[in-house]
Amino acid sequence: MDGSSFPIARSSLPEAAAERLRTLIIEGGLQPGAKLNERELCERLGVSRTPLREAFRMLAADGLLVQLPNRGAQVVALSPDDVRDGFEVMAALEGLAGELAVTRVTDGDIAHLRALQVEMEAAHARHDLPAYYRINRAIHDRLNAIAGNAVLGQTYRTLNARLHALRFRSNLNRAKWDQAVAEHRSMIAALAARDGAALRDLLIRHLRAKQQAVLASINNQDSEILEGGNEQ
Amino acid sequence: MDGSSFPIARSSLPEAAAERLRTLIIEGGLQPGAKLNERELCERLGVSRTPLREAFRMLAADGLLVQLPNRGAQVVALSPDDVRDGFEVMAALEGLAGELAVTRVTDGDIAHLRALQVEMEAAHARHDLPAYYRINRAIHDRLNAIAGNAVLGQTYRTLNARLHALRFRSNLNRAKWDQAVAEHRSMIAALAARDGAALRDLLIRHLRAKQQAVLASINNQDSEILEGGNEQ
DNA sequence: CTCTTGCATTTTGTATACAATATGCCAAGC
DNA sequence: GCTTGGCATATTGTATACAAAATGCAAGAG
Repeated sequence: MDGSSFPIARSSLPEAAAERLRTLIIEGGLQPGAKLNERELCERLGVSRTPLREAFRMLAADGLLVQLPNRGAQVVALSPDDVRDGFEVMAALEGLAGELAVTRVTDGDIAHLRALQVEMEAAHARHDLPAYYRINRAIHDRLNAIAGNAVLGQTYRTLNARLHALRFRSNLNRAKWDQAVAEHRSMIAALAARDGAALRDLLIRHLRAKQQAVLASINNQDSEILEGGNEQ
Repeated sequence: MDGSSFPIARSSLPEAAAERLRTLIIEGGLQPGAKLNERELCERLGVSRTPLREAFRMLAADGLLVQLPNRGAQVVALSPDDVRDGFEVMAALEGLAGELAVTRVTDGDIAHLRALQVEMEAAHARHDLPAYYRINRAIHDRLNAIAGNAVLGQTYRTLNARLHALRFRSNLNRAKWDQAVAEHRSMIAALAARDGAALRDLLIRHLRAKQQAVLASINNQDSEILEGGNEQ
């Protein structure tokens, strides 16, 4: 959002602490709902309470923590409604990213995305779910970068972090997985054809499908666990 | 985002300070780009540096401040690109709000909005620009509330605050004003007809028009000043 | 046996002291 | 005259001490 401020702010202590905490929350080192004891975290992170509390404020603003006055901070525990709402907004953001990307995409971008798509199909073929998730994320991030909208990028990343904090294991069965890969293929085709409306529709439907899968996996705790991990 | 946590967190000192600063920034008491001296602000707000610095972190996360390590905080100064990007995201968010509102709106909501529309047309008729802006904002806020998506609401409010920090005076001439009022009439009609796609289109076009007006007024500083104020 | 009430302990909130870094000025050199 | 180096000052960054609030436990009343 700050345009191109060049004095490349090297990380301050509160920022470093926030980054560390962010990773802990997203990767599961800190469970949803967990109460954060300031003194204990100070020791673990090797910082004193003042920078730690500033980190708390940053993460609270990102929606990863909730702070109750005089009762400290705890890791956010999203309700099913929050998940529904979050994915709805994500879908709208990705849809916008698609529309914008069409107006700015270069042939080089498309070549890059096609390479990622090949990798993704390979991962799909060999049933490599972690690789699939990694490439999936890379493709969506790339699309956002192509969109070239800094505000969108930041909003997207923040919300994405919040949803990742769920550490949900979507019950991704074979049929859904096949469909997701096919959808990605269509997306790249729409992008190459510079068809913004089609790409938007595909992205929104793609996100809605993910939303449904995640909501289902929240409601049925008996969802099949495919991999142990912090992937959605 | 926190669901329905009821211990209605009464404001802590850092939160109160942040709220006060937020108002100062949005209403213009602190100009874009202004450097914030911690000690001076401590005196003005009657708090010590620790809570003030936590407030800084909150506002920085909202994008109202930028913090440079060892060089303090300053009020954000948005570039034209930031404005363009911000309104693009706002348009997408409002479009989503429209789509969602259609699925949840009640007859009472519509009656309420129609009453606001009558007020707006009256303000328009008597050339009362401040009242128009106030009612305009009330209508958009109401629509977001009807949408019933907490994540959307928070994202919308945060981005809105950032854009308001511009304190731009859009060069709203008669023709544009007439059109904006007419667009609002169409929006309410689309909502009453439960036509989500139409409402979405209207909202996005509405926001794009505002975006163009604001960008134009940024580029031409000779834009006609209509009112002294912190309204967009 | 359960509920209340008060105290001890823990934890959070704020202020302040000290350390590190940046800023501005002045003088000396090129 | 312009630049450069170094010092004094101002400002930010961090740690810690103290204050306030919440929590947990135990003892006593009902």
